[in-house]
Amino acid sequence: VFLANLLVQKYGKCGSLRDARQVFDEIPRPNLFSWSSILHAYAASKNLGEAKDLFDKMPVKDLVSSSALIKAYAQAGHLKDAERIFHSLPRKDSVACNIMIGAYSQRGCIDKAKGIFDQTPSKTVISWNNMISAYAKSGYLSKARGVFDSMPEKNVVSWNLIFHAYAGAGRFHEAKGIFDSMPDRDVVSWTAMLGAYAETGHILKAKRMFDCMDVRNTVTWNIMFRAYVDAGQMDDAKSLFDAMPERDTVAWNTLVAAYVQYGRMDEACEAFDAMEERTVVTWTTMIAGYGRHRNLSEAKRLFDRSPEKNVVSWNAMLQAYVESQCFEGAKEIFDRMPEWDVVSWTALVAVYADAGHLCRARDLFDEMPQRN
RNA sequence: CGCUACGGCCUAUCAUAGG
Repeated sequence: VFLANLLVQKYGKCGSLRDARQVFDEIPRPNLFSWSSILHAYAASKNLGEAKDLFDKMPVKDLVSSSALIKAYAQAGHLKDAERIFHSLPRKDSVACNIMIGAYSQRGCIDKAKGIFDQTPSKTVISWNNMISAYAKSGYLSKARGVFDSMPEKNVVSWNLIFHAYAGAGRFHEAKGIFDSMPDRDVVSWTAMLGAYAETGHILKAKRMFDCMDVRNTVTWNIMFRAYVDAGQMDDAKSLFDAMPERDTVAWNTLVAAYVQYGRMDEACEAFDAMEERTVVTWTTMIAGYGRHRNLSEAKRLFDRSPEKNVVSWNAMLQAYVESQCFEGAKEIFDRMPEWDVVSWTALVAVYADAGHLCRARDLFDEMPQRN
């Protein structure tokens, strides 16, 4: 059984859900490990419905499988369902609590996150790390720092988190100081420091750091690539892209976005066509690119062809109509969207405001569910 | 209750309006 479980996990990790499921179905007497492995595979692939069905079919549900489902709900933004399962747990361990802390902090519910943290039994370094991350995400830098300073033990992730909190807040020098005083650094630490140099326009320092790193991963390469793009050094960027040992979709998406940004739509297309795997980000980049260049028909064609849509891609399509002054089309898209965020609403308010329909703009503004 | 092979949690990079 445990060999089969290993197979299920391996297939799950590389996204071959079908194979994972087949192996699972052939296990005569699946144990808890088998169940949570297949459940985790579904949850990780955002197959929420299947995950839920499997969970309901489980003869015995333990903390591990429940936590996997809580995580899946939380990632899908179904905070209520996540909470329901969490609260129905007879016993909550630190992992389950950590997942809830992450879920709350993702939505900015910092007080609820803190509440769970305070109730977490036998906290681990990950529990404290989660709180650093929660405070940092909500912009409470000094609170994050307070957690960092008071935690009983730190690991390299703790250091990376506090580094990122300072760097993200624009406190470059303090971040650099933190980097210099790290007891250990891993590839994430180095890459984050590289990213901080890139962010602040220190391309040469970034490149020097890149060259002397002994371990690089795709993120490292992607950040260096992006740094060249942002500096307008497209030739260097392209050489670096070509030199990458492997190119993931983020690398390709960055390349497409770079061409779009510099108005080189034909090359953007070429890169788009050369990709073997595209994500919703890829499609959105192209749609937005055509939108910006007033090529409404191409934008629309890609949008209709795109296999997956989210609120960002809908917004890009909406904006494409706006750019082309096609306000009826924009309104129609807005009405067809399955969900809206502040960006969608703002775009529509701006349409009416620009057209001089101030009353209509004001009405919409009052109707907005959230504002920023 | 603890131990025992396989399962769950934290950090860095990409897209949409405004700023």
